[in-house]
Amino acid sequence: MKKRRVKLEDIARKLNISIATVSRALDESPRVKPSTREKVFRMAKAMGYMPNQIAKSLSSGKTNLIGVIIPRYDESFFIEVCRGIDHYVSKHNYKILISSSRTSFESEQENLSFFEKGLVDGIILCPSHETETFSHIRSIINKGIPTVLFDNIKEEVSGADHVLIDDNKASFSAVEYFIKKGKKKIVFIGGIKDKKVFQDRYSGYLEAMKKYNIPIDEDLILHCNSLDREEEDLEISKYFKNLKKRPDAVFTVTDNYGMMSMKILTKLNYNIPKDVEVIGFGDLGVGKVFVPSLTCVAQPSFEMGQKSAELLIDQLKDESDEKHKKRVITLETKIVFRESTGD
Amino acid sequence: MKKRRVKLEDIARKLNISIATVSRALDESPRVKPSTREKVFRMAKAMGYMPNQIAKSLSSGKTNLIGVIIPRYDESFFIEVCRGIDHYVSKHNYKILISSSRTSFESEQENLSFFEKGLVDGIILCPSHETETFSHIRSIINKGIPTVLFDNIKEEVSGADHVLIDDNKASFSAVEYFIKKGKKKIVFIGGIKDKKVFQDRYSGYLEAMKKYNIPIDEDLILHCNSLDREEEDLEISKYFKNLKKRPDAVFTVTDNYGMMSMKILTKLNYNIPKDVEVIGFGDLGVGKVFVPSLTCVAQPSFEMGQKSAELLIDQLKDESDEKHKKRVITLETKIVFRESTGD
DNA sequence: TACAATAATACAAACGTTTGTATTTTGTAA
DNA sequence: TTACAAAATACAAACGTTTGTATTATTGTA
Repeated sequence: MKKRRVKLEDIARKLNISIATVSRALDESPRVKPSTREKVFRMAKAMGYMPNQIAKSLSSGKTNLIGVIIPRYDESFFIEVCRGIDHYVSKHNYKILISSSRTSFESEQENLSFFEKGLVDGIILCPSHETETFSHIRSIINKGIPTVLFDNIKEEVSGADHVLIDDNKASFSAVEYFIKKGKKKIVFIGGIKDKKVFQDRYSGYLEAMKKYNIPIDEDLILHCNSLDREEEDLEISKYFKNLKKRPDAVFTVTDNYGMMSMKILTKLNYNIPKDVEVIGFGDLGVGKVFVPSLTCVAQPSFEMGQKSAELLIDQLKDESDEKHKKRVITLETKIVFRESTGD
Repeated sequence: MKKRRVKLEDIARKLNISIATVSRALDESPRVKPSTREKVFRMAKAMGYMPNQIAKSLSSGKTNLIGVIIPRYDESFFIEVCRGIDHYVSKHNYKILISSSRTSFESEQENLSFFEKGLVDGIILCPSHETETFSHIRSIINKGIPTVLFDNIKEEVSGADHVLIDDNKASFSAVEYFIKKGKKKIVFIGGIKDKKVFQDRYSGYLEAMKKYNIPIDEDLILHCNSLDREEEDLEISKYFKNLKKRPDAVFTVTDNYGMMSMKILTKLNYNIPKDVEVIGFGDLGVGKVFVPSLTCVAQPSFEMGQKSAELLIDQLKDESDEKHKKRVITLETKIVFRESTGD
């Protein structure tokens, strides 16, 4: 079945004209006269011509592809970011090539090398939490490949744009909300410690407690170490079962932790929100349908993608060589109030 | 900053050898002697050489890219399928290029045309529910581009492999389960009628009812027409509120509908599973954490991706031209029992 | 009717590889 | 040494476009 593709040469031969004229005709260049253009279009259509993108790219040096590297597919946050990116770049005639680093540093490097082979015009990357050194990213940038980083950035990389949210501040405001409502025994459920975003959300908690002079009670703090949902479930469930004190509020660094917590708290005969209020982090659609629905810090994930894309397209357009040094964009979060805080 | 890439020619010149030798050396061809190979490798490394994938593709006629078209990003089913595809093809040195048709026929065509420009070696596609004619897909296949279709296939396309689940049977077995438990008033919550999978799930319901001689009660049937979560929520909620009869079981064609139903039923003072049992369809992780957790027909989404990928890679390897005509693979579903059916 | 000016088209190099064939170099045996 | 096979390397075409420059065809004007 392997049919040979129709190429410019085939059209040219049939019409007894040159390849260049065919190429220009299809491009609607004013250099070919209308009647030939017509002929060419008709013949191209009749023969089922489809331009060869690869040849075009080689010739033009542009692929119109943007490489996106996310730590994992199965986290809606990243999918939303990708949607945001896609939404923006498709308006500029770009497509995205999504790769997952499977939260592994090695795989992140591999993906980057793959992109470096000239397949993409630019790269948008969320560093995996394993990533501690950034020379692989710097190397890409030094080669002149436009790059934007988003989320979980432990270290600023010069030459790349950054898009983040202020996790610390977001977390602070959630805890502050509890405190202002008179809550004292505020549980903090954190995540693995080598993720920058989780560190920041933790420090936000600590700072809020400190500001209002509430002593930190280590018993009320749990850092989940699991990567797997089942394990998380168990870890949180065990924690609450063994907890001697009765908390009056729970702040968790993800929506999932929040829902897990509500689930186990309900089983332990807490009434939500009367006995204990819960705030999660993320807002990716699930917390909304949960019963009770989960109040949470809403991350502007789609917007994050859009903004990253915008910065990248900017770099792409801007042939004028590193005119812009590096931009760091911090997006605003907000709290979405639902039943778990009595709203 | 736009640095010129190092190319084979640069290495060749430095070492005073020919481009061909450099190329073969890097390929570890036995045609170059070890000592030159060494030199080339060292020089390539020193100069920071990265092969140009585009040039390679043009020369070899292979891009090692596989195009995937899904109706939407924000449905975990499709993301899981993509994960499955990625998992399989990455073992064969392929990467995937994911596009969303945004459930629009037109956009599906556009995406297909894009891939047709020679960027991908093969295509895996889930037709949008808007898609009624399949000539665009046939056209692709006629050009000799290996193609696999999965899910929501209204019409068999000759020359393409198909991967499906037996929605009818899956649905039948869920309803049968209710019937065997003595349920009589079984609500069916369906989806938009132009989606093949929803039609099949509906017919499965009808067939089960028929087989056990339970008369169909139109009042117990709702076909959701909404595309948007908020609207669905409203539609289902309104339906149950207005329902005069008290159902003893609810079967829904998606997990979301299942959870919506449980949510509103609980509000209407039904006890789940005592008064009414619920089974959803999908099993994509959310139903598990819901309270009560949702029993559902589990779709083997990851596996579906893997299988589709396997078939495609098969076609890709198989240069021997349409030896295999067309394969239709039907994957098994199973019911995962949880709290909403008292398990 | 011829000549310039301009319109239309053709030619050919370039993009960075791969790969078949030709050529040079090396090693070995007479 | 010389001759010859084998090993190593060089040459050049090909992949399908784009695009600057050269060439040819057409028009208008004197």
